[in-house]
Amino acid sequence: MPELPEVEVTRLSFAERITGARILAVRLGKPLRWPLGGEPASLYGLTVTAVRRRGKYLLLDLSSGQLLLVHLGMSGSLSFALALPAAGTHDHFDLVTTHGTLRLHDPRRFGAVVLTDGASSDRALKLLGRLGVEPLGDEFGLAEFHAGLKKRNVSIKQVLLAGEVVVGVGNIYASEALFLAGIRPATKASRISLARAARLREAIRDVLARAVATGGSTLRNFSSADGQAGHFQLEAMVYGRAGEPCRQCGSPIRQLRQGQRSTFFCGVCQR
DNA sequence: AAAAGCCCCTGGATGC
DNA sequence: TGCATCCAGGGGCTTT
Repeated sequence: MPELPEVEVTRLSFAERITGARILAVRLGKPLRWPLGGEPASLYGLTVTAVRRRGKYLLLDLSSGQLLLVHLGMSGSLSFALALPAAGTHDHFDLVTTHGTLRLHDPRRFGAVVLTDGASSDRALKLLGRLGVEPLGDEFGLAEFHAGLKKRNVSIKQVLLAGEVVVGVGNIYASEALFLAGIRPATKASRISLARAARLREAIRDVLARAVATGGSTLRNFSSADGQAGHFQLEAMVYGRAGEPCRQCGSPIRQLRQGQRSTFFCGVCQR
């Protein structure tokens, strides 16, 4: 479910409210992708000092200097409230604090909650160390982006998904951004010209920023930690529309598979 | 070193 | 209705 916009909307929905809260208890459900990596009870009494985001990871800074990483995987979502219902079968992590309980609901359990000894710890570096640049920040420069693409001998779609050049672009927004930029997904990343890289960079920023602004839309059923549903204001131009007419030129949207993932594009608008 | 494939898991949609 | 099959928004790990 969640790409950068959904993770960011989730972060915004509870970051302020949980900041300054003291951890009272931790409840674990079924195993997630990785073990927590520490004793739950060791968190008791610590304060959540900030909630940040890096790529699709949420980072909860703790007063001990530790970093609690939360990843939503494919099907994860967070809720945060003073009183939550009894944990259901797919509620696999509760962080009970003085300001409310943060709960991870994740049917497929590709998500994770990992306790690390700070940003420079081995565990944090292993998970975050290879991540590319943040697409919505000032550091997402054209020259660096183009240089990053030049080094890769795979399709541009797969480079975007890998997250080593730029983070946060998942399977939906990769297709959408490439449509906006007029670039075929199968184009080798190394063959993208500077001018086209510039268009793609703008397209990525545009589609992600709009999705954040509309509360994580495009998606079937995304809702943030305060229960607000996405507004569906951004209609997908190509994603999930195989065989349907292109909204721009009317020709049928095409679908292909790249690295076990579906890609959608318009063969006329994208060259 | 980079690229390709595998795999974790559950649920919903589709087809017979 | 029941059952099998396919597909799903992620990404680390292993193999080539």
